Amino acid sequence: MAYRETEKMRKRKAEARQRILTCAYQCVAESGFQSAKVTTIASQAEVATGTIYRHFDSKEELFAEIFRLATQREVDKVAEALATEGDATVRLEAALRQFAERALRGPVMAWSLIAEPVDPRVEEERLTYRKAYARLFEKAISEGIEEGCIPQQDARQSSTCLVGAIAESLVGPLSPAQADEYRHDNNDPLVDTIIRFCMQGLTGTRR
Amino acid sequence: MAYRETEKMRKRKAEARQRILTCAYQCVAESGFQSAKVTTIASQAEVATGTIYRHFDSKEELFAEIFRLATQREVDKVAEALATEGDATVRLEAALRQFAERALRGPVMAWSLIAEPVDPRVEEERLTYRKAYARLFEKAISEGIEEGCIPQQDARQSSTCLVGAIAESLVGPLSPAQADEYRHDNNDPLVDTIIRFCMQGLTGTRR
DNA sequence: ACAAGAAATGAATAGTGATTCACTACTTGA
DNA sequence: TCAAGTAGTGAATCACTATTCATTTCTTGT
Repeated sequence: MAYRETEKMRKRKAEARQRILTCAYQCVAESGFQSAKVTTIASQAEVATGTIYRHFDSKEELFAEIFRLATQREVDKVAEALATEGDATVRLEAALRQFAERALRGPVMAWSLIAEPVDPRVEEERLTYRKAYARLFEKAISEGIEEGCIPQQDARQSSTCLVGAIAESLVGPLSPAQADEYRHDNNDPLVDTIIRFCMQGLTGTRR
Repeated sequence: MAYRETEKMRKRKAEARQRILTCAYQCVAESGFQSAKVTTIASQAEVATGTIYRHFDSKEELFAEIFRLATQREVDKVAEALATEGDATVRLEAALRQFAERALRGPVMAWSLIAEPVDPRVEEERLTYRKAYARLFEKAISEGIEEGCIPQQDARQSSTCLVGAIAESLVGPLSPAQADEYRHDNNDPLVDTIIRFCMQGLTGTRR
């Protein structure tokens, strides 16, 4: 016998894969999926184009994975905000704020995740991603209903409305066309306005 | 001198242009922008491919125009609903219902207008389209604030939230993946739930 | 050092469809 | 009927990149 896949090689391969992912991630974070080319990513990662295909079935798969990674970070942050102290309304409010402020702080990636036109395979991930948010919110809303601080309602449907309202409100400020006009500072009334609408939608109570 | 553009020719050209638009519209209404090819549209309109380019600068321009047409119809309907009797909240509710129910009735086109991945030139129109809705809602909200039936708020921002909440809520049911699972009937509770969320968001009052 | 295989390479290819353009067929007014 | 000009044609071209694959380089155990 001769060549056996050894620990050393496994590790080296894993590193290459990781390097590709990282470079691809950077490319997307800098200018979106549209302008991230396989050849560019390859050269940045210092591998040949073909090598990309030893690690990923296709460009779309690679992109889908980046999308998943980027998404997971965001979703985790929101989940974190939802896990703090306070009643459901307080936690939901914190989560909405986290979502919006992170997006405004990393606008290119946020725009890619929320609104950039992407291939179907990646669009699929986007639906998953939005659903992930919706599920988080849904859970919190259900808890709020049990706690009694949120009135009876279809939690799933309301969570979808939350995601929609917040995403839509961000699309304008995030869109590349507006990137230069809009400068976000941390006390932006935009975020408060969105949150108020959302919380009123949930509770039916003036804030 | 010799050939002069005469009334007859102007008319014939206008007809050809119109025929191209109509066929393109149909193609999109049947299966979305993605699968509408220039050659297909040409053959359906019974002109040569090249002829398309005597009437439109590019495929994207053609699509943008279709988008505008389709959009205008929808926006007009919403404007109509906003122009009826009643106080601002009643009219807004009617408008939201109109929006949602029309979308559910023509799901392919609605999905194309709301969520299908499209080229940047067309995406641009989509922003305009969403903004058109937002402006209509904004006006009604401002009126409501004056009338006193809607509390003081940033009307523009709230209108954006309305558009987002409703669009997001429709994306699921409209998406081609779900087309077969989801059958809309006119008394769908989905629509009522969305509307309740939206109206509460606006008024801060339980419905 | 060697043989057996795996990984890496990147120039060449392929698939897709929008767009072009040399040409033909009309239209027009004289 | 003619000359000047426009509209219409559609096969051929172009542009763009993702993807392939024959070849080279590296790894491993004996």
